[in-house]
Amino acid sequence: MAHHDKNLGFESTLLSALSPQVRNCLMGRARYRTLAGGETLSLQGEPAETLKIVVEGWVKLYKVSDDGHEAVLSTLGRGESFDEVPAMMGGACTHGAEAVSNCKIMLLDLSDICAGTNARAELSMAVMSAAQGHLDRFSTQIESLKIKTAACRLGEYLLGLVEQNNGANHVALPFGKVVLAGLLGIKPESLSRAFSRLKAVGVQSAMREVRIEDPHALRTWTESQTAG
Amino acid sequence: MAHHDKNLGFESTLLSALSPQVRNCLMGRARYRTLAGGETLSLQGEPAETLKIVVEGWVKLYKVSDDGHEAVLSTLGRGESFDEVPAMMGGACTHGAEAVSNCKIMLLDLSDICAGTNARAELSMAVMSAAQGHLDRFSTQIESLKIKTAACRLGEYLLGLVEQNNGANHVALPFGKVVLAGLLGIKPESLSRAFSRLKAVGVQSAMREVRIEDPHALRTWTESQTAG
DNA sequence: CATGGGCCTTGATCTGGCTCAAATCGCAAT
DNA sequence: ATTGCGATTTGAGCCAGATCAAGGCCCATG
Repeated sequence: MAHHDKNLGFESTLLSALSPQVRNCLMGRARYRTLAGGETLSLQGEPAETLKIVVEGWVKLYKVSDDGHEAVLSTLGRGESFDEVPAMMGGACTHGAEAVSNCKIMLLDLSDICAGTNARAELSMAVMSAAQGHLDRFSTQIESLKIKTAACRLGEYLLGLVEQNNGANHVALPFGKVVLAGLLGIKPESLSRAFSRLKAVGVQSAMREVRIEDPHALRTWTESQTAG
Repeated sequence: MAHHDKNLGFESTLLSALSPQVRNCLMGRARYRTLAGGETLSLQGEPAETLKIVVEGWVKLYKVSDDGHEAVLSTLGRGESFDEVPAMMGGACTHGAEAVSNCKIMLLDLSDICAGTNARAELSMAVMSAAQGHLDRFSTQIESLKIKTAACRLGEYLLGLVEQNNGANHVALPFGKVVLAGLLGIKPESLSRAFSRLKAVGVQSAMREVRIEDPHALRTWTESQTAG
């Protein structure tokens, strides 16, 4: 497909962990899916079948409790993958996945691996390190939820965006505030209030544009905060 | 080295996923460590070197934030393993591990695998499914933290214990309430209050003994609760 | 152009869980 | 028995975040 995908091989942690042979082989057989914001990619419990990589746009992973409340586990952007382990071993999706913006997803079928001698071993390693990456993110999130304040989590999230933008002090939220609130584990109203609390530390937000006057000061502030 | 360990092969999800050859080979070379409650097993950031399996007692996995606050990620009992991925691929522990009761730990060095043709592939699969297990637990915990009340999380934890005890309505907490509070993401004082709230649903606790009058009623109650 | 429905913000109020503080209990050592 | 310490409970007051409700903004649709 488009030349987007060539670069994706380097922008995706998972793909770039593979040898060119195996990578090209997998990408050659890839299928693609285009979704509009709000569309569902997969549901919790259904067979995973393929490994997914975000080519464009943003996807949220979520769980829904019996009483219908939704918790966002993670949001994934270009180059990030999910369902690695079930795609490798056969198994069910352990969470739902939904597009939160228009997006394009690469679907990789891992069941028929290329013929290379140890393609399978190579792929296992890549899948394991992807899984480890998810574990790290999740455990960091559990830590945040247990010992940090909502405004503090928001600050850390914004600092993450700044870092992705090579330190630019002006970033755009990649998706709406309803989704962001879910990611931070709070209600949209509380997110508004968290933003206004951050004004005091030099954070201005207008629509989806956020300006961080002094990222270093914000970092100092988040680290000095503790609740719980 | 007692005959405890023979059974462990079946009680550990990870070991029982292996063929007898590979399992015996690994267990044959195993080292063991005995710890008293409160002793540290490993620290966040240090090289993992071995895969660990709890043979006896309880271990908590935790993270410490910059300002010194601790968040318990998980507690592991007999047969449960951790550090699988870093032990397989070489890498650092992503969390600290501490004994919360006297315990015995099996240490498996995965770097020198037995000679079998595809021992390595077999082991990869076992490690991946263990990692997936951790991912499931973590994502369920994130869900709970985001949308459930402390008393509700406690109820679910107790129901888990009941299940482990084949439905017995009288269970013993495997470790102290300070650790349990950390696991649930609350302070010990709040844990006390959560217990008193559950009295209304037929939960009595004296010391480390807990009696659940009607597990089914408790389940119904936890499912009817929602906060957040 | 008017209408309506998301999305976002703001205000008022309520409540779960934290903080600070004190009292109790159990256990180990003197 | 006595002392002392850690673990647990209980009380009083506080604060973050939820809830309920209203209002403004943007944009698609008729």
